Amino acid sequence: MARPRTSPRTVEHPSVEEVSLQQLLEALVDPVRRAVVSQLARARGEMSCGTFDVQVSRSTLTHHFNVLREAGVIRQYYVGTTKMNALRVDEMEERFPGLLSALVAAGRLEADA
Amino acid sequence: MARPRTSPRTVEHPSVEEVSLQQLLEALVDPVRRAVVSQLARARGEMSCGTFDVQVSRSTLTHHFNVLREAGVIRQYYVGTTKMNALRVDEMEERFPGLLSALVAAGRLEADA
DNA sequence: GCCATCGTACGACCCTCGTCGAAATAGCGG
DNA sequence: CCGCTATTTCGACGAGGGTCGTACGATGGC
Repeated sequence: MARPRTSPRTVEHPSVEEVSLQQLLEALVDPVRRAVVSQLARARGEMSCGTFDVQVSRSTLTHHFNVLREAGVIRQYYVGTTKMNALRVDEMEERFPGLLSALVAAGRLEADA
Repeated sequence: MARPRTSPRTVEHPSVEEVSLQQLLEALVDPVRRAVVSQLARARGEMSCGTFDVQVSRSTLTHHFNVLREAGVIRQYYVGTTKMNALRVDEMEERFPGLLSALVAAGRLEADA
């Protein structure tokens, strides 16, 4: 093979130390972005951008992914033309202990109710 | 007609069950409101409206208190002309376990850093 | 009664942010 | 080389919300 799938397109991620609580909350206050996080948490792995169940246009979704990435919530990387997304759960847990998990749990609580 | 008494000004509070996660996050995404919550948490009791250390006008502060109250975060009651504020910690803990405490802890983490 | 104090109501301003569509870019498969 | 698909960029628009000043209301002290 030796066909390097390595993407020329790279994505910039902040260190979790650089993200502020303000940034994190601004990212998670949007219902669409919380839906993304929720679906990622349920998937327990990565999902490509196109596989999310949200009611917004593609360009809007791109915007939401950018916000989540800049807030340190998700990690993204390209696989061919598709972009994969994964929660940075462990890192966020280290940065703001219990916060992301409590938020995901709260969202789940409401969804079940 | 039997008029309701005018002397004790009463304040309406939602039940924590009525509060949505969306409402809670919208309330806590504002830095001024988080400062209020933070100072209340540190005080471990009630504080009158005028004793908070925030950089906004009185009318703006009133608005922030309303948002926090409607989100179920604080309980308010009048004592003479002053209005007291207290965190509804136990109730919020029951509604969204771990969330408020993780947020307060996160804010403290950042403040110390 | 009168006034100082504390909080509220209202209206206005402004600016951020979520939203979209259309056009552009990047890799994949033939 | 040519589409095809997935995602991005850009500009524009509109709603919402944080802010303030000012006018008003309620309370307690004198």
